Amino acid sequence: MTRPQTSAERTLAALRELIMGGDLAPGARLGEVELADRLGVSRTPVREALSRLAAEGLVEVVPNRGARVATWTVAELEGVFDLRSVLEPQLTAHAVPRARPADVEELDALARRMHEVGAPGPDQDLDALVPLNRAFHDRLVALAAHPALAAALAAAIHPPIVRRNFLTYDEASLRRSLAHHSEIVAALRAGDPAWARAVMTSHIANARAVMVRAARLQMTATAIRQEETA
Amino acid sequence: MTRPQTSAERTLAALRELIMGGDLAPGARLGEVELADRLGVSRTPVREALSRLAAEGLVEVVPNRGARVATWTVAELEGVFDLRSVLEPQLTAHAVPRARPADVEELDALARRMHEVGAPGPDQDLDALVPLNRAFHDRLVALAAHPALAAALAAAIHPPIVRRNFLTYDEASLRRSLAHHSEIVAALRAGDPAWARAVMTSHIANARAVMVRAARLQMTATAIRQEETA
DNA sequence: CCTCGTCGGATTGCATGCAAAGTAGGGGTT
DNA sequence: AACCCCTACTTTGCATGCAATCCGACGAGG
Repeated sequence: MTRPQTSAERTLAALRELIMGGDLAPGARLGEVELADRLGVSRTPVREALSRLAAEGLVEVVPNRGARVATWTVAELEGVFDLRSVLEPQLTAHAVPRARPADVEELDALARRMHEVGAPGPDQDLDALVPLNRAFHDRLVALAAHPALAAALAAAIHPPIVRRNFLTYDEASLRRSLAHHSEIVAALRAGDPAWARAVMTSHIANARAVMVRAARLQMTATAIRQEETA
Repeated sequence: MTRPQTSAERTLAALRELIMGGDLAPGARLGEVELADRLGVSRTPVREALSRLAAEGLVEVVPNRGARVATWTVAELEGVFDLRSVLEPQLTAHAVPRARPADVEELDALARRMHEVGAPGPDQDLDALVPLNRAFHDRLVALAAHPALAAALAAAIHPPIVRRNFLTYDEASLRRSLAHHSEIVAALRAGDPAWARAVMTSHIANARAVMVRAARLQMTATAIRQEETA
């Protein structure tokens, strides 16, 4: 992992983490001076980072009125999963013939680690699952070696809730999700693209069900809160 | 078409046009002061524009070494068309039930206009085809009303050659391309998503053949030029 | 003759200052 | 009492200045 050299890139990464991690809620105002102070840089790199995040769709900028964390509707979220259900299985199939034994072992290690920290019990640590999951999927993207597909996927996924957390998974869905990772490793080991593609399709469908449900709950919650304040 | 209010957005649009239009060749160096002088602004909006174009993949930035227009290999170009051949037909099918009669008429007008300026003869104007083609496809994207799909497509297509020009079309391919537009209009009018999807699939396949051939020629040309100078 | 180190010019990265757009609040008028 | 306008404050947008980095060239040493 190469650490970004420039202040602007560090700012970009920091902001992305703040948004993806949920420290900045959707719709939250992003004042330039406030962020600059918080991150210990001047407004210039902050502006650059905000601009790039806007290009990625993570924040929304209105001229002369500043930036806010992007919001999204349930319909948009479902659209994202429509796309993922096409692109990620395709990408996974692409990765199969390119995976070397060392790559498979690495993915296997990640999948096993996820089983450990995700297993119900006193040692369960759902927060630890997030980086492992990202590492797993990012590794697959890299293996596929298909820049255009990777770019399209990145553009589609950026709405942040998608990657955010596993706290919303019920136990059965979580168990399925973890099993899928292991099964993808098995398909890679067997060199069977169709198998890998099928598992990834299930994986996305499972995630879709969880996320859409969570989004619906969150939306009704905020709607109620707005009614109360009004 | 709303004109951008801020200097940075105008700069962004201007640079995009310079690159997409081919005035700045792939690999060309993009000095900040040079561009600032050329566009009559200071370096700040230029930096912001370059940063965003980098996020889009149109330019490549190396820290402390400046920006260049992005380059791409034939393999990457083929990857882009792989994606388009999945995404655009899907998007077109999506657009069918949402197209209102007025929308269909608008697309029909664009298709007819393309036939006029694209027909062989003294009035042929291939340059005029470019904006019409963009308008046609952008209209379809808007009709589909699928933000995630649009974002993914935009991310995938950005390698500029894809949209650049029709100068490389041989006569038969050009005739096919124009006919496809009309046939898409017909499918929309008939309300037949499967038909529209099929035509768009052919349309992309046709474009792919032309573009890959052109890219191969261009690559060998530059290779030869490099040999000569070496 | 080739390699390595150093110096000068050019360019980027970032901070800061100033002007313009926007927002909120109070006072006056109808 | 409701509405509008005007003023003061906040925030963004852009230009500019300075320090740090990088590239090329020249010269010394092997």
